[in-house]
Order: sequence, then C-alpha cells, then structure tokens
Amino acid sequence: MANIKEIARIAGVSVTTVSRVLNNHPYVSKDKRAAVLDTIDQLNYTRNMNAVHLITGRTGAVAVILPFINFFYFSIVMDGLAHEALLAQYRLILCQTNYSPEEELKVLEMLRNKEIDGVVIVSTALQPEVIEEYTAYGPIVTCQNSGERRFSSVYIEHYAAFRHGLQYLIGKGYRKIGYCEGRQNGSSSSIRQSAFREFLAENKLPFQEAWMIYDCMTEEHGAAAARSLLEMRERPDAVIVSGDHVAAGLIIESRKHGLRIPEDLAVMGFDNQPIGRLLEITTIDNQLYEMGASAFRIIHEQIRGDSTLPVYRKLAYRIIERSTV
Amino acid sequence: MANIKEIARIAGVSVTTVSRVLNNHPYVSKDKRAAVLDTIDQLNYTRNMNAVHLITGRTGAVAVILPFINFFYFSIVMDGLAHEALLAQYRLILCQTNYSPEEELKVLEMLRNKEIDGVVIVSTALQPEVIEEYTAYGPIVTCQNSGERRFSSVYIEHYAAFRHGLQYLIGKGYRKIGYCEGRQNGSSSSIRQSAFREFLAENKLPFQEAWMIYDCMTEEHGAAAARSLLEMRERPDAVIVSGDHVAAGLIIESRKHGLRIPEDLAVMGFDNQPIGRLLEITTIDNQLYEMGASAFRIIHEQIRGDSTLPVYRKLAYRIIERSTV
DNA sequence: TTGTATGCGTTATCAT
DNA sequence: ATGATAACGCATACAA
Repeated sequence: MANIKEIARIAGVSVTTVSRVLNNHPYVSKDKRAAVLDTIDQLNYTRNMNAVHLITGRTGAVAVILPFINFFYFSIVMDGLAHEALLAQYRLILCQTNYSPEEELKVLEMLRNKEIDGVVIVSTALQPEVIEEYTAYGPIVTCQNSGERRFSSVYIEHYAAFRHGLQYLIGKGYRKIGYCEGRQNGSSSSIRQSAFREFLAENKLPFQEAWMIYDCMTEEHGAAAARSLLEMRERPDAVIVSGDHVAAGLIIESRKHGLRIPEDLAVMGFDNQPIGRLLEITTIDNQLYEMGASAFRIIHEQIRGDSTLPVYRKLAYRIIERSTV
Repeated sequence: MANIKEIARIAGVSVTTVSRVLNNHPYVSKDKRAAVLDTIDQLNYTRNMNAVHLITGRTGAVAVILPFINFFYFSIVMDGLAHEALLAQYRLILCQTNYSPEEELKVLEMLRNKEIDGVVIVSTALQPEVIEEYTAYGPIVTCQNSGERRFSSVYIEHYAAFRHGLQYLIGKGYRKIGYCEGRQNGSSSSIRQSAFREFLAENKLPFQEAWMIYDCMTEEHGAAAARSLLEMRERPDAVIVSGDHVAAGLIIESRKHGLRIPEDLAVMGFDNQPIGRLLEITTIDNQLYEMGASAFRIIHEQIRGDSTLPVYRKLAYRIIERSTV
C-alpha cells in the first residue's frame, strides 16, 4: 500500500505538500497540486486514517450505548442520532449492551483509549457517579434526566408527562386507574412508577397492587395483561400503558373478549408509535427522534468546541388525543 | 496523558517490557510485571488504541450498511449482528445510509482507509460489481443473494419463499391474488415482485395491475391499501403483504369496514413480527436475527483467518400457519 | 509557496 | 528475560 512518502517521491514534491493537498490547505501551486492529485489517482492511494487519528487525537467517531436496538424506543432514538451523524460526517459505534454494566464500562474505557471522541448514553444500568468519572476523557451525553451532573443530558420529563397523562384520565372521569410498565431496568420506568404512586396518593385515588402489571415489553405481554385484567373481580376502568405496542396488544385482546374501549376500559398509551395511530390509541408523544438528534448535536458541538460545560436540555411532550380514553 | 514511555521510565524498565505486560506476552519476570502494573495503576494509564491500530493494521471494528435502523427488518438483523459482535469483542459502526450510493461508497472507502476491518452490507443501492472492487481491501458480507460474487453473502431465498407463500394460498383455494410491497429500492422487493408475476403466469392465475400496491412501509399504508381494495369493483380474494405490520394495518382497517378475514379477504404476511402473532397473521419467518448473527460470524472468521474465499450461506424460511389465510 | 525535521504512541525486530 | 531502536503513516512547527 502506498503512503504519503511514496506519493511525494513520485510526484516530485515533499510530504508536506502532499499533506496540504490532502487536507485542502491553501498555499499549494496549481502545478504541484495537480501532480499530487495525479499520483494519488495513479497509485490508487488513500490515507491511513489510523495514522491521522493518532496524530490529531481525534477519530470522528462517537459511541452509542443502549440496551436493545430492536425496541421501538431505542431504534427511533438511534434514527435521530444516525441522521445527524450523517450530516456531520461522523461515525456512530453502536454498543448494544443489554444493560450489562461491564460492557457499558468497556465503552466508556474506549473514551479513555481515544478510540472515540464522545459517548451518547441512551439508557444505562450505570450510576451517574460512575459516568461522571469519565467526563475527564471526553464529552458524554445521556438521554436520561440525571439532574445537574458533570455530563450533558437531553431528556423527556417522564415524571411530568406521566402525571399529565394521569391528569388527563381523571379529567375524563376515570378514577380506578391501572398501570402497565415495561422492563424495570431503565431509570425512566422507576420515574414513571413513582409518578404514578404519588399522583394517586395526592388525588386520593385507589391504589391496588393487582392493577400494577410489570415487565410488559411486547404486544403479547399486553394481551396477557388484558386477560389478567378480565379475570379480576374488580377491574380498573382505565389503564396507562408504557408503549403503544403493548397497549395495542391489550386493546386487541380486550376487544376479542367483548370489552369496549374506552367505555369498559380506557387505555392510554405511550411513545406515539405507528401502531397507536392505526388503532387510534390516545398516547403521549415524547419526541424520541428529536431526543436522538439533539443528543448528537450537543455532543458534536462539545467535541468541536472543546467546551466541557454540560448542557441540560428538556424536551417537550404532548398528549395526542385519539379515541381510547 | 501518560504514555508507554513514561510508564517504562517510572517502573524502571524498557518500553518493550511494558508492551509485553500490556499484551500478556510471556517472558516477563514477576517483579517487573508487578512494577509495570503498579505504575499503570498509579498513573491511571490506558493505551492509545489509535497507535495500536496504526501499527497492527487492525481496528477491531466492522461497519454495517443499512438504509433505516428503525425498520423492523433491519433492527432485527442489527440485533443479531450486535449480539455476535459483543461476544467477539468487536465494535460495530452503524452506517444508516438511506440508500444513498454516495454514503454507501464512503463506508466502503473506510475499508480502504483501514478504518475498519470489514463491512457487512444488510441492504444497499450499490451494484454488486461496485462492491466487488472493494474486496481487495478487506472482507465484505452482504445479506442479499447476489449470486456467486467475490464477496460473501448470507441470504434468504426470497424468491422461493415468496413462491412457497403463493403456493400455500392457491392450496387453500384462492385464485385472485393481490400483492402489497414495501419500498422499491431493495433488491429483495424486486425479487419478490418477479416471483409474484412468474408464479401467476405459470399457474394461469389472473394478474391485475390494480391489485399491485407499492410503497407500503407502515401500518397506515396497510390501512390505506385496505381502503383502496374496498373501493374496487373486483377485489382479490387473497393478498400477500411484505411485512406483518403492514398486513396488520390492512387487516384492522378491513375489519373496521366489515370484511371478514380470511373469508372475504385472506392475508398472508411476511417477516414474522410480534404484531403478526398478536393478530394471528399467517406469515413467513425468514430468520432475520440469524441472518445478522451469521453475517457477523462469517466476517469475523474472514478477518481472523485472512481467507478471502467468499462464503455463500442460504437460510431456511418457513411458513407459520395461523388464521388469516 | 515549499521543504526539513520532529513527534504522535505503540508494536516488531533483533540483539544480548 | 530484557532492552535499544526501527517502523507504522501522517500532520505540523519552523525554516527558507
């Protein structure tokens, strides 16, 4: 493989000139530029980017930590990230960690190793304190609200959004409210859970452990939740479900058993997924795409500007009124 | 930042010895090893991997080319890839290209630049001939059947699978068959399309252009397809739809208008998605996860073994009988 | 406008 | 078992 030295030799110039041409620097005469370009073409030469990375101390790559790429939530965030990365000519290293702390730490180590210029943490099992230690090695952006930390974050107000959803439900007259949550790992699920409990307490609404259904990740889990709801002596008259696809399962199964939605059971979804639009599920849009896009823009800015000042960006949410509540 | 030289100086050994410790080479005495390890710990040292990549000529990274990460199909393949990459301690660079040939070429250029050790092409707008040119710079694996090329491939027999699906439909007595296809870009969609036309011709089944519905990518598109079907004077009595989520839209909208599935309209899905299971959609499973996992295993083997011999792996498909046909 | 010399941080080679 | 030194391929400060 040819290198810059060989190009210089054959083109009859110095390596500096070749480098200047390569990086579009000024102060290169037309003749020499042409000669260099010619030789590059002839020898089918390209730069060895590893050498560039070594000397510049930058790699043009950002790592993304998330647990499962095939979940709607994460794939949309990733879409936003990828779109912006493409615009910025940046590379994205997808680190699907399954919420394994060891694997997540390995990614942060990559920042120390200078293998990447920054890290975007979409969802993690790591404590904020651990993440903070790595801010010394490069910019980090999380997509969770971790408070005012030494790293940046862009997040949805899961707490407020969830309360708003509940407010919407009681505004429609529902008082017996059930709850359907996904995986317990993420920080957002526990935020939603406390929002739920606190809201119920504040509004003197009945709380029943039986109406709390956990680990609903798929359509099938939603359907199973519907069946368990049907078996109850006393059912909630409304249920708030994290994830429209789970809500879809719940709705379809409920209807199969003759329940009318929302007359017999109101369902409030989450995430504004395409399936929710199809089934006319009332849901909460929380701007997942924008979260990803925004996260990349922030980290890109921090990489370029070398400004270590963390940024905290709160994203708006909104209730999408359809017909299941 | 500390480097290997400084570690050597402080530990009172040579850089070679430090390097040996770093790489777990033999022939290092217990004392010196301990001294080195101590200093590394004290100075909070890690290797600059860019230097390692430069001298070894490897990066431990593989790029993945796909158009849209938030499509079910691609996110499942990516899941398979990511799972295997994690096991192999390899990094995955996600290149969401939107089927832009320029962007896809940029990724292949990364192979030339030594930024990556290999490329997995899940779906592309590039011609096989163009891809072949880059096999000189490192292993490439595609997830499409491109024939016996100079690069490897792992693929589903879209042609056979689709014909099998049609065979299943006529076996059930349907003769007026419609077709619902997604984005026209991918190679698999054109394969399915010719499978459809040829099967119809061979079996002397009626072909109607009006029954060919294109660009159905989402649940909503499926619903729209249902509405256009309802308006027809003469309707197909069965329709084969690429993507269970699109089939779901079609089914739900059809039922909303009083159509019975499968009595009035049989629906055959594709991809075996969770929503299909919920709605009991008869579908074709084409092992997307395994495709991704297999693609990574192949490329990993080729990177390690330096064997440039391409591998062609055909994946089995199977019809999942449920209740929409 | 151009070139020389140095350095980036590591591994590989070879000698001892 | 250990170390001195070259090599990887490039960018850049400085000199001209």
